Amino acid sequence: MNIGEAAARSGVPSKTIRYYESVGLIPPAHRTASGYRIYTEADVQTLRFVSRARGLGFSVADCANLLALWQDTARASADVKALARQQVDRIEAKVAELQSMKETLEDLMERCHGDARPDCPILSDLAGSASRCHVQETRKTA
Amino acid sequence: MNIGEAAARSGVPSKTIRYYESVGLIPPAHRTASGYRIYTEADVQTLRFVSRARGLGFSVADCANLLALWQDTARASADVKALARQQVDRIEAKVAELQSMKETLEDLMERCHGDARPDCPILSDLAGSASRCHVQETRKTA
DNA sequence: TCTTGACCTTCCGGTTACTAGAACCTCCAT
DNA sequence: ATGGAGGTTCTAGTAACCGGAAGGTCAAGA
Repeated sequence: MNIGEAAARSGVPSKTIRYYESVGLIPPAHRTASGYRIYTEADVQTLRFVSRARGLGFSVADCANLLALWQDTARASADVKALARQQVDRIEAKVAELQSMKETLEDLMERCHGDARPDCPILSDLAGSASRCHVQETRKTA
Repeated sequence: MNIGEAAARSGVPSKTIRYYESVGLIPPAHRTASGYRIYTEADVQTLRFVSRARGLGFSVADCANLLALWQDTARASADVKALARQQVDRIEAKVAELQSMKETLEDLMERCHGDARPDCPILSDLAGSASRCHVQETRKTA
């Protein structure tokens, strides 16, 4: 099948398939005499695998590792689990950061009239009125 | 003061200050005869403002809006609050997406031995063993 | 005065994971 | 034969910077 059909079957856009090939996430596709890429059902499975992994937030680099483990029938499930744990950790860190931002914003919003008047605790806080600051220095850690 | 001192005082790296200027977030700095940028204490305040807003996850574009509101003494606090609310919404959406990924990953991890054996439900799931799928299609919405 | 070193300047490239579009080629059906 | 859909490569743009190169500037010490 050509790239369009592989895209339709896998849910991964043609452009993205070419991109994955270009960065080495998937091996170069075979070609017809005229240069068209050709894919097998197995290739489509691989694309679906990648698509699901990406959907869980794994980076393309992680996907490459996961693919390698998937294709290595002698893998240790511990290695897979370790990648998953790393990913959970990254997600948790990100969530914590976002929650912290959200709390700060909600605090500020609560104290803001939100009407036609110009005085606004949100701006005051951003300007450094040194009231409370939940977040502060969360940026570099992100 | 020169850019280095402004950076030290504001906590915004020199590179970033130049970047903010280049994208129009802050106005072009005045220059010495030899071309060095010069900053006032007020400029440092502006940089701190931007830094705090960025720390709450506002985009650079949003920061420009916030700055404009800050400098407009006739603003309506409602306008500021609206931006904050938007930001909270964006954060909540992102958090929901991440939580969903996390749940899926944790479910899979729970079912994975995580030892030397090769069989691994995480890989099986990614390969499409069609067990449960919490996330699915969360990607485009992100 | 000269030099050294720290600091400044601009500009280019890399980061992540794609997407849009241009210019051109190929395939199939009418 | 031709038209249109779909393939090919390549470049550039997205967000928000960071790193580094090449070269100019400034203040202090010898």
